[in-house]
Amino acid sequence: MSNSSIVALIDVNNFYVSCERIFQPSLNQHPVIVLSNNDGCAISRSQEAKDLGIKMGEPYFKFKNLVKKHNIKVLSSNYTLYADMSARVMKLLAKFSPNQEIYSIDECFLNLTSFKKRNDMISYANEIKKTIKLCLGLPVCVGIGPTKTLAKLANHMAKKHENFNGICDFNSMPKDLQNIWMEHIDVSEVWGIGRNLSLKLHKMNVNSVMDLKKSNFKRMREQFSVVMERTIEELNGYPALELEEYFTPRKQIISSKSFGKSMTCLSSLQEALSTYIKNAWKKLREQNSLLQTITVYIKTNRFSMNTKQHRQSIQMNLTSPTDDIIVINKIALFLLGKIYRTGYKYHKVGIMLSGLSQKNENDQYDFFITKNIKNSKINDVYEKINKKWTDKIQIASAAGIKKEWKMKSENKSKNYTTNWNELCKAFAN
DNA sequence: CTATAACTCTCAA
DNA sequence: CTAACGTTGAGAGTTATAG
Repeated sequence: MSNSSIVALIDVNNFYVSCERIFQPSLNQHPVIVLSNNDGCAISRSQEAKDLGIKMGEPYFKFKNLVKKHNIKVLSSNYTLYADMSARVMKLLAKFSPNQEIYSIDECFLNLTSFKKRNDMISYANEIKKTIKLCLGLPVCVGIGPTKTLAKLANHMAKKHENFNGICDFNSMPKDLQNIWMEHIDVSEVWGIGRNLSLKLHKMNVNSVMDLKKSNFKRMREQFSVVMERTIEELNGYPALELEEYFTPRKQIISSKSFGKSMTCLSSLQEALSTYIKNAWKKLREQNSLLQTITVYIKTNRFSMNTKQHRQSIQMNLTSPTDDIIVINKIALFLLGKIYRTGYKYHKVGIMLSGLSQKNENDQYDFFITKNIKNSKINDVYEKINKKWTDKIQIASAAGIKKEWKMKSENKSKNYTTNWNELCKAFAN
């Protein structure tokens, strides 16, 4: 018992909506939602909006009448703002433990084992909560347990039940009380148990968290997978998942977006693809990687019942790794041409870079990759200019004037934290 | 046959 | 008026393929 670890999961409540509310306090008592790209689906909802019955991921057009009826504030997503706020949150949280795993844009794990002698984790969690509220104006919940999965579950409880006051600690909760909670929470709330798995579990009469916790993990492993086995171990307080503290380069990089409206002509698709290639390439350079495989795919709108469907992807393996945007661009556009068919209303195009490896100046093969020194210089210059004056120059094929494919984003807030001009504009009137 | 590549499915935020 | 439904990443398991 004494050597068991203490893991906390800190998660910002309704993150995107909460970010918007900082800069528009008038939204505070109001039902608010933030939409996904293209103003497609609800991806963040204030408590008031949840209470009105708007579901996570629900398409906008399906609840437009509710929006009108209750005067719900609808915002397009502003990822620049959220990313910046996220960085601030994580920086603050890092002060509370030397061991932090940033798990997603709005949540992180902290290992608090070394603070065990404080013996009052709840008050420590309260400090965390107060700090984030005071410094950034964001509400968070803290869940604590002996494993990551239990910390997640505790966080869920802290969010759902007001009497926890935003903090739930399994470690300090009597065993019989823990059991009661687990018997009353549906198994689908467990981290890693998604739609399909919970359906299967329910069929086997494994309904509550407790049912899963008590189940025979060996049999469950046979019927499901090693992931399920780990989940069960974690529910029982035996850590099966490590805290992943260190930066690891992505193993694949995807850039892909749905269009504002569907398109049939190849040149528009090429234009869009070139822009996505540039996004992917930027990420590739940021993590100092080289790629070996390029995948391009196109899709028609799968929800559109009356149009002919076409979905296809195509892949090419390069003979040697590269990070040359001119090469990537050339190949990707060539691949697009291969799979493109006339007469289809395309809705999405995307690129995936995979087979990534880290660039190493000393590697022999580096000599062969950069045999085109001119290209390599062009890449560097291109990168520098675009960093200095955000995206002022472009590869010709991306420089479309029409940008027909551009996303819909009808009600985006200003970049309050990263752009002085926008900040001034936002509060000018 | 095995080892690996390629592809599919699932989950998460 | 109509039609309108996100993106990115990871990992495990399965199937196809090369040698």
